[in-house]
Amino acid sequence: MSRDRASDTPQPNSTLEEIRATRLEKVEQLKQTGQIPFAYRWEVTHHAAELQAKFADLPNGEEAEFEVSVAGRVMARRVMGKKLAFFSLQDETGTIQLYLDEARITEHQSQPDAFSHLIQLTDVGDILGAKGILKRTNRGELSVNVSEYSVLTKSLLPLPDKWHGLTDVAKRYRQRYVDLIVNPEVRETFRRRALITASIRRYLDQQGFIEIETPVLMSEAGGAEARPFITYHNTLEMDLYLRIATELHLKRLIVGGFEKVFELGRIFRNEGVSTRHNPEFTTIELYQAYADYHDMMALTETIISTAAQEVLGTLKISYQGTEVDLTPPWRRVTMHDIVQEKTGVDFSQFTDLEAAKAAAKQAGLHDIDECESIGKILNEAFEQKVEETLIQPTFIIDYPVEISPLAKPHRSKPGLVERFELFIVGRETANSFSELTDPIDQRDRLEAQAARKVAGDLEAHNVDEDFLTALEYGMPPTGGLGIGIDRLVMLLTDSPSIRDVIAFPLLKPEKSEDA
RNA sequence: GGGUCGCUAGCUCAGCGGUAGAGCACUCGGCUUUUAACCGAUUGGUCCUGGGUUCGAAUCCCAGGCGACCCA
Repeated sequence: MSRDRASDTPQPNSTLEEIRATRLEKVEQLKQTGQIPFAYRWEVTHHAAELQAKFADLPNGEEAEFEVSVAGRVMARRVMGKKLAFFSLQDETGTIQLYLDEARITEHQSQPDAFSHLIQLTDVGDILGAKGILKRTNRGELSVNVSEYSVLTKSLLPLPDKWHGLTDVAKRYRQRYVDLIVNPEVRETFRRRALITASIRRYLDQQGFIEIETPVLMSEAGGAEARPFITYHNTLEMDLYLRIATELHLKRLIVGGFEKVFELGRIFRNEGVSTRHNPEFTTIELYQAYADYHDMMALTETIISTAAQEVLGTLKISYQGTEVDLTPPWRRVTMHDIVQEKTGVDFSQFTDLEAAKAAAKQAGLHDIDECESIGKILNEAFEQKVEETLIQPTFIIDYPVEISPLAKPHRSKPGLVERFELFIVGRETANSFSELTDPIDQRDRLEAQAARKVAGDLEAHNVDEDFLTALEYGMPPTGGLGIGIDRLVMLLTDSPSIRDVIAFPLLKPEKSEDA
């Protein structure tokens, strides 16, 4: 092998550029030895975790006459001289050691200097394929006693510190691929996320729900109160909005005769970013004809507890040190009752707005003056005094009509609607109503909202006339349910930030040079 | 939107007004049972950016960037 650079005086080799240059040189040297530094394929017969489980009983110092072919990324190299080395190889399932004995490799591999090439031309971070038989070393590490190897991909950039890993949160999110390489628990979080959504889809499929994809691009946002993102269609020469909810389209499908529909997908809200908010996030909305919000409560309990049981194997979970028991049934309490419980004020007794405001201020609530209805005051009281106290799963039921424009009036309580929200560890996790099916009432409420848009409310939207037309054809009584998937995944993966459960969260771009 | 804190080598961090440091990684040498391998020797810096104060600034001040946390 050519060693043009070899000399007694070491070359500078510590900056990122220098390390990269050194590795590019190794790429060329690999080519010169007849190897392909960016290979095409490798036949993988086994994964690390599978082998660790299958050969758990192999005694120290013994070999199993069992040929395997593995592949993965080199996470550590321990070279014992010119005759022996140990590499740690990480694949998707875990880690297995490569036992690299010069004599064995020389015996099997065609190139005469295969071992020294391996030592001199590979680095931590490279992706290798290796074939050999299984062996447990004297120190008890299950290893592949390698007879043949191949560099599958030469890595040009150094990995973060092998012991401390990557801890800079911004860098973890910006370079999630590095985060995933060096922090295995991050892979586990996203694996669980996939299991959770798969569990939900499987259960709903079993119950006869079908998933239908509805538009992301809409000429008018609706179905929730939130600022939308605006984009532009060139040939149609029109502004389009990214959806803020899937509600209005899914209800059209109920009108059309589907009785159980859902969509699990991304929605977009033009709001701030925090540990609990990402501008694009995932919800599931489902609609069931002939059902009401009581049915939806039962369904919510089942969906969430089934996912927890299937993914975690238990309903007693720990979130950031707090014990949470997801065993159904969950507490159900009306908004009026829980507010009275926490503030001592029974807002259901008020008919006069000013008297209600006075009582609210008496109870220590702030930002009450802007409230234009008793219902808004009740909601403020709830948000300020109750929400964060709802640690165990709790259905808050029967909301004021003023804050629930798409819910059906309560069958027995004037001024309220048949709605619930589910709270777990103080966070809104689900939202559901007996859906409003009266097109006249619905028009009144949407027009009131449109008036607020005209008055400058950026979270209000114009009337969706086509949706009202659909309702006029007749929508069966329907229960609707929305669950925040990101928050559910946070709960079930014990993740403190929504950014921990979104693979590529929105970040401000790093400052560019020519800014 | 407001407040607090952070940003120093590829990574993890120390230094807090007087020559820019450590560990790991990298490079070189040694080593046939290691696993944060070990031993030895090198190398590596826009101290986030831009101003200011000062004889002198990574350090103090101002503005900006990015992020974290808390509050709204």
